[in-house]
Amino acid sequence: MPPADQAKGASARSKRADAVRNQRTLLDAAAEVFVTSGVDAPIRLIAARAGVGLGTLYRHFPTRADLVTAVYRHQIDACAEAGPRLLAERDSPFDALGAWVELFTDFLVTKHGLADALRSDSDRFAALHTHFIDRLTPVCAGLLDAAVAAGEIRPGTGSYELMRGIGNLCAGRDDDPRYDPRRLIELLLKGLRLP
Amino acid sequence: MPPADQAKGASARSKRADAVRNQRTLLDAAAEVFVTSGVDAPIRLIAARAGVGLGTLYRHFPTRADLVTAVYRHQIDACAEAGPRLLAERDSPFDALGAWVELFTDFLVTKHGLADALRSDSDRFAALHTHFIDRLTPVCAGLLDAAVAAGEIRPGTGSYELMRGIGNLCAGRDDDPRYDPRRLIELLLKGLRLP
Amino acid sequence: MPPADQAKGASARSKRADAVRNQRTLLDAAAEVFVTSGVDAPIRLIAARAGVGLGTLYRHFPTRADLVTAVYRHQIDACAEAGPRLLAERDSPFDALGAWVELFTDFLVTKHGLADALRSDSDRFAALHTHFIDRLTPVCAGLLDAAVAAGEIRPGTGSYELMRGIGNLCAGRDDDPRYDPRRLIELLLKGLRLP
Amino acid sequence: MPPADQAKGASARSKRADAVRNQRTLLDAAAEVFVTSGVDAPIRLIAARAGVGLGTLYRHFPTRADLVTAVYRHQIDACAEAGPRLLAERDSPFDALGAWVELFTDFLVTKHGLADALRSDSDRFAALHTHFIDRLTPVCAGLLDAAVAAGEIRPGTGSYELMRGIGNLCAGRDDDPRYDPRRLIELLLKGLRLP
DNA sequence: GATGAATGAGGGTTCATTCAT
DNA sequence: GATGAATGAACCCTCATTCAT
Repeated sequence: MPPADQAKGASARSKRADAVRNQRTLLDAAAEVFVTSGVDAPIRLIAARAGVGLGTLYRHFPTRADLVTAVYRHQIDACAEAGPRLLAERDSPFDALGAWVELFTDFLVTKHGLADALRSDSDRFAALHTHFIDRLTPVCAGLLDAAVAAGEIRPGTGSYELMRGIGNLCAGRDDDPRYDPRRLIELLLKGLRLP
Repeated sequence: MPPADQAKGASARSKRADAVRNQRTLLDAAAEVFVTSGVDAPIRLIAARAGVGLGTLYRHFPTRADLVTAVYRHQIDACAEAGPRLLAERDSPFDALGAWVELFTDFLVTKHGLADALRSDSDRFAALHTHFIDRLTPVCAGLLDAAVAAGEIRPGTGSYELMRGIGNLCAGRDDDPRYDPRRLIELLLKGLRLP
Repeated sequence: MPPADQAKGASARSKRADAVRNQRTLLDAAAEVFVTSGVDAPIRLIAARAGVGLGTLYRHFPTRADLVTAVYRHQIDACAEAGPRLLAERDSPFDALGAWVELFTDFLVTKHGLADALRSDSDRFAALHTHFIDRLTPVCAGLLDAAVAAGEIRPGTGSYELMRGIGNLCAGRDDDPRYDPRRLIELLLKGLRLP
Repeated sequence: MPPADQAKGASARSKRADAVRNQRTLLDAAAEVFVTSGVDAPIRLIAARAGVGLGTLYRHFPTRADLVTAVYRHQIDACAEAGPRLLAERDSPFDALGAWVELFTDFLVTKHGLADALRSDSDRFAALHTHFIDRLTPVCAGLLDAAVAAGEIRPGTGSYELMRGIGNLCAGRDDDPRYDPRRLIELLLKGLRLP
């Protein structure tokens, strides 16, 4: 006979574990669906893909923005944390900027539903947009400022502009071999570079 | 009793005049609505704005893509025709390319619903996309090739890629002062330029 | 060959006739459904009962309140017009009041969904409530005032209070032989009467 | 190791105490919620307000009617017991009837969600309705009969009819100064009175 | 040809009720 | 016993598209 406390604890924990697993399942399903059908995909589709009821989805993510934000939060955070680290590790601020842009691009290209969500004019994604901007703009600005201070790039390009530009370049279906956002982004950086 | 022929002819001609006027009205209405509500605006809205019935709109433009294409065909054509002319007029191919890109950008920025339509993954706009590409890609390619041949820009950037990149940069709401697609497009060209 | 004008007119009229018939059908269906399922009955039910599509119902009556109002407007108007007429016809103001109350009661009892709608606290029926009050309160007030002036009833009871009281008494299912709103309303008038 | 019996007993007893407390909490919460959101308030709201789980609520009150009945049982009982007492205390049966009606009215007005519940045509409240009727109708009938026997009121009004009438008059939102159910109920009694 | 009424699929959201923990 | 996560039926509403007039 196990101590009551332990049993209770286990029960409580396992309960949470179930919900957590569901949340995880939902996030995975949403990520997949976002890729194939965009972030405006029918809620029902996501629930079905996750194999849960509609209500379950609503319980975990009351609004669509909540879901989208949750889907991408990890990566947003990882991206934000990489900025200062790269600045410290790399030989030059421009190097760091390049590496960060690459990271950012990878993020957008692989989870490119995000790029679409960010461009959505609807207010539904205002919160996501805000989170995104609040979290990453300062990081990008730090890299840009350092590169400007080091005389490596020309001034005049804001972090919001650069990020949104990169985001835009990454948007849309990416199955056309004639279009590679990375090549254009590289040109963008080349255009920024001072001799 | 008037000659049948004459009556028929008159009727046919006046019908045609009516139909043409209707088509014109619809195109104008659609252009306006696209600007304010995007190319995904409800069909009824356009019909209402034009003051015609829904059926009339469908008769003239069976699919949404037909309508969008028609709305922008004039400008697409103008853009296409400008390519060779600029190449002849300007001092250098790169100059001509720059001027053409500016023209293209103006087109997309002012009728920016178009940029969104072009990116739309839905098949609904496949026809528009195709027309757009078929008409403009060769023009842009001519300019790029000339600039490469003149040693002004580095090779490796295709016309489709450049155009879609510019299109992407122009997409989305444009009321944010922090984001100016023209600045980024300028950087893109700078990145393309050889010293 | 009929004159064009006439043909056009006939066409326009017959078109309208169709729509009018549908509207009529919808009103009848709604009235029936309101009786059996209350004014909060599912919209689909009403559309189905009328044998039309959902969209048709929405076209004719964009909001539920529009539908409810339309269903009862005729009777409301008839009731409003009866007030002054009764005052002129009957021997005494109290007589007229009694007759009008009877009319009003008949209206509520037969279409008793209305009584429920009027009591609904939701804002959805604010418009109906307002129409109802605006239209009938003055009529009832005229009758009450006349009876007071004639010394037939005691003062102190407002028209809104009386009407809402009668409405309340008429509310609810009426298949219980133990409850007859008319008897209570008669008592109410008796209570109002001065010796 | 403590005797098993004792432990079991203690546990069982504490469980019962717990359950009783929970029931009490639920009743209070429900009463509050009924006032603000009506007796049709979402079940979750009540559980949340009580700070217990949904399952707990369902365990104690399997149907909504059970809950509503329980919430009002005390007052229903008090009302039932007041009848004979008033008949004994007051000078005349009519006096007693008036006092009882006042009591009954106070009950309905203060807990006015009840009046709505009683009118609800749904079967959900059949049980409540029944309990309500079974308990109070005889009491009211006793008062009416006594008043009739004393020659104070005219015969012909049943206790069910009177009670339901009063209930109806008390229903609906009560924040409109133009409508006071007590005034109408007073008229009703006046109408009942014999000279 | 033009009209716009009708259709109904499609997507969003709430909430009563069940049941695993 | 208590918990609250999960379920899904039931509503609501919009709009692309068809077709009778």
